[in-house]
Amino acid sequence: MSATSRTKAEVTEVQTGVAVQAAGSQPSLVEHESPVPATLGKKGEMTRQQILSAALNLFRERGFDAATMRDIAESAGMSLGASYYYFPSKESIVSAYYDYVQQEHKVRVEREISKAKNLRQRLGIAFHTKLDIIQNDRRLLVALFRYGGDPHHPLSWFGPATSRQRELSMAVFAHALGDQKLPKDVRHFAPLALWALHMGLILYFVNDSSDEQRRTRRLLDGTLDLVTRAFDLATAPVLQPILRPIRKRVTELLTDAGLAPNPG
Amino acid sequence: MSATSRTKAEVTEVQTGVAVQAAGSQPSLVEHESPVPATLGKKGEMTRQQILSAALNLFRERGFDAATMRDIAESAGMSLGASYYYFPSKESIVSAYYDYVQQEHKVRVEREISKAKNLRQRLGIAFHTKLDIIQNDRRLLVALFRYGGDPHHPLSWFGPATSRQRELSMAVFAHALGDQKLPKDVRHFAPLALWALHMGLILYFVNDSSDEQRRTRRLLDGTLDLVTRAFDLATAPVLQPILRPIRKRVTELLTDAGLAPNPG
DNA sequence: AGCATTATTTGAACACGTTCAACTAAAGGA
DNA sequence: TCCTTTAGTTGAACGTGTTCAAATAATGCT
Repeated sequence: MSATSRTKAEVTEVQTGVAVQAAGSQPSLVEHESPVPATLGKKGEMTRQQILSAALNLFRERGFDAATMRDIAESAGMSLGASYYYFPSKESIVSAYYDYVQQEHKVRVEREISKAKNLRQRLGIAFHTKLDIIQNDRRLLVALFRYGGDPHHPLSWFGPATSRQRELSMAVFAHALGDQKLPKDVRHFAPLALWALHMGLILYFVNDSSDEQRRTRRLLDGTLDLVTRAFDLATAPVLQPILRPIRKRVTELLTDAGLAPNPG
Repeated sequence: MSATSRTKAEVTEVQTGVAVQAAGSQPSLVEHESPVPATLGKKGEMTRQQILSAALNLFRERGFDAATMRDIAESAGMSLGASYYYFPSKESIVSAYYDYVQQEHKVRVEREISKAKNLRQRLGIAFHTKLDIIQNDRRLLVALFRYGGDPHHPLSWFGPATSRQRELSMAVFAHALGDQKLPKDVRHFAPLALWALHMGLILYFVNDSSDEQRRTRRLLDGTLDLVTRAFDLATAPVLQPILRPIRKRVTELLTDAGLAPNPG
């Protein structure tokens, strides 16, 4: 019990896909429940950026593991201990990078989405833009997947520290869905499903050594074709007698499993 | 570059779901490419078991991270360095445990499967048995998920060190499918799909804090109902005009992505 | 200006997983 | 029995992420 002394927020483990903090605790704006003062002065913010920038460069050069905190601190022009004043852990640097990715994703999709003429193209923009942003950063994304399966780790996929990111990401996909006519339950779960798909795709992406990860792009395009077709089938009247009870059962299952997105 | 100095087997990264070693290199029987002598004497094997047993107890008590190699060595009655004579790394202990899990899974499923009267029950046995085996070991399973996303780690989900386990597991699911009448392409991909499903389920299982993980069991049963129904639909003649082209496209996609299982 | 408080920085330390040269014990052959 | 080879063990060391009491710098108050 050395590394993880985070403040316990009493989170029921798998209760909700979008993890909930216990009643009474405010949803904090502070990143990663860090011991760092919530507000950093202008100078402090610059130092933070310096560390972030130095770290990302080193991560890209050598990979997440080979770039040590001592390297990062030196490259940012400070002592090892000082860097921990700005980031509570090495992974939290990657997490801060991923915050940027999310924001950039949102901005770019909102800017580009109007060019799309149909659902297929909107989904294409949503997914490809994400890959565009992280294209050169495969070597540091491994850190995001590392602790996903560990329910007691602050960066768990199910944990509260990542719920904000998850919700932001799902919002982008919901936006990409637009006003597409869809059954209510499908519409409700689609952002979560698309988010899960995009996580799987990033996992493939990280492992893809093909030239500029073209293989991932092909897989993505093919998958989106199928997804679009599936959305079409989901609304085809002929299939409703078959599909409706299935959808109902799926909804029940996911809800009981606590995987249903929060209302709103 | 301290911990991971493993012999590079020149593995093309995402080429094949079941990762292939480069031509010329023999598929080694030695576990985890360890520096340990391939054959351990009778006494050596006992020492190994002692370490494994001590480690598992500590993992279950305190969790994977909190149980240190020093604790394990001491609990097994030897010096720290000695334990590294039998296991090349801490994770490799968990990996050895997982080898046992696989074997036990195979044995139990082969023993129980004849009691099943239909596909649904066969799948139920295959999945529930797996959960039965790992029921008390959620705290150490996190180690299995930790390095899944890292293509350069020996325990990567896509790496060669885990391919044997993956194939064994898929074989169990293939066995559970039995002689069920299925379209050829469905039959080809079904074991992989079931394996992936079971991995996702274990991930949920590890995070499930409900009493005796009943929530996971419910989710599993509901999912298997749907899977069985899906298999039925896959063979329904009426739907073939719709489903066949979709299946064809999916097969192409997965094959191009290198995710198709090896023939055989 | 002087003081008190807060923000930042430092360097040493800790516990961890892992490595390794040196050591001891065992086995096998003459 | 003695020597050689192999099997097994040791304890110290390394580099890592992280912590922390103490030191310093900046800020704000009167």
